Amino acid sequence: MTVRTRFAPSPTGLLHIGGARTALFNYLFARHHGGQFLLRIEDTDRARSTPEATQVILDGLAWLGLETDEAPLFQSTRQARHAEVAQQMLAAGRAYKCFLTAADLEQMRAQARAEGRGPRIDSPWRDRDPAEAPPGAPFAIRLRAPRDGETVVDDLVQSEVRVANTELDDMIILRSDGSPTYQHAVVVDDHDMGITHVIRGDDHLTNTFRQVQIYDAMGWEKPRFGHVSLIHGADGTKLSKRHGAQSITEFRDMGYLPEALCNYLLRLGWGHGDAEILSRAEAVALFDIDGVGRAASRMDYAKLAHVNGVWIRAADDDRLTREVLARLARQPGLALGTAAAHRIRALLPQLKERAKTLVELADSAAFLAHPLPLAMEPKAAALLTAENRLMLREVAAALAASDFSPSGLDAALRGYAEQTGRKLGSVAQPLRAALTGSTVSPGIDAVLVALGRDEALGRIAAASA
RNA sequence: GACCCCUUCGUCUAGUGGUUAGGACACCAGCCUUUCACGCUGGUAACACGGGUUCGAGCCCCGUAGGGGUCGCCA
Repeated sequence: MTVRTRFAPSPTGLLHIGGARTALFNYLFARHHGGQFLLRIEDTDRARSTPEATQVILDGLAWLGLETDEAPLFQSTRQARHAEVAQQMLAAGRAYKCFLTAADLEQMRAQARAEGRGPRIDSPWRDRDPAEAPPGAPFAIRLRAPRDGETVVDDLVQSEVRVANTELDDMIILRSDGSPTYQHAVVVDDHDMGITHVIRGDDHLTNTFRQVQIYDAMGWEKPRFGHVSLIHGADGTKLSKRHGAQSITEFRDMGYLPEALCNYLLRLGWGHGDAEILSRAEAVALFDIDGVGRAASRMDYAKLAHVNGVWIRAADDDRLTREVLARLARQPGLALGTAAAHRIRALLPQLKERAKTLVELADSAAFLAHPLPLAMEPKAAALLTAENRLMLREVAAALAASDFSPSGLDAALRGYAEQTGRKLGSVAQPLRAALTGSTVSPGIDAVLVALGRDEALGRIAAASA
């Protein structure tokens, strides 16, 4: 049996972090077992589904590198099939026409509430002859659910879960307008798509009981289910717009690398010994459903930042340079020519050691593209005292005499410090201020090399004038 | 409210009857050092609570508490 999994979001909102993890787990599970990963867009709610949300899902999955093995299936295209199956169940006596109106239902629920009962609906039409209904009256189709016994789900994550059938009422599978309900459409589509493993959020666990009843009514083989616990916000409460970054595209904008986000998400709810940093290939090799935990987990942005830093350091320098240039291009006041691009590329190996996000990386590289005169941070400006400006003119002379190689510059700097009886730091910090406008940067030798002789000496001259 | 699920350091987790309860992030201290990072070394810190079962329980059972989810002709 070939494993086939699917990710089935509804395009009524954004692709958030929980959905991304669900997609990742489905992808990894399928790949690990040599199977296929599919996408189904659950757009049956025409009123709330938007093409924009569909695009966000597609873009988000592509960015995360979760490619599917078949073209996405749009659930709205399958209405006829959903109705067909409902009719089959009707014909087989596993479902019945219910002529209760919305008003009837509301009244029944109100009464149940008043009597302190649950909102369970027991339709009288389960046992009534449809011929008794007014001719032409609209009806919904309800599942004729078993009244005795219990429904059991042997969940891959939560283990065996069972509920008494008396707790489950006869749910509607086809609305009076002929459209399928979610529970019904999901089952029909998963069956027709040949889905073998349904890995989804914990919020669907109790839905599964109802879905299992549909599989049984049709005599269909059931897929295995695996319900993954939800992700909560950093404060432990349910994820919501209040937690800031909701959409996966926002994480991209905040400067996270897709491989880092995947790595972080993988470790949120899944563990394998002491493994922490995992490439996609390693994740595919190691991931399995038995490593998924049962408890809900919280977003930890500090850890995400750390993981992102690890992946930035491991990332290709040319790729990072492109990312930095793209971000810098949106900032005003920069001289972003080929010279600046070359400087950034030259210093990138040092810069990426110090960044946890691409935003930080771009910020730390911006000074390389600043035109003269350099804007000075207050702390940097404070270092450029009259005395230090005098010193910088001497330092410039010493540097100019060097070959401008890292070792040559280092030797020139140390030599100057030694000759003048200064500590290296008292020379380097004012120099750093003159070169970068900041008190923080990569090693001063690397900065000098990246800037190049002319630009470096020009900056020192401008700052020490 | 009913039903279902969950509960190991602050956070993510390892642990499947006998462990000094391990790792990672964060935090603290130190080293490295030309700033900031990176890196390295060390440290603080957890089995929700109460009963069982057992020679022995983080691991098994039952309660309690807390958290979450579901109860639509939404998905």
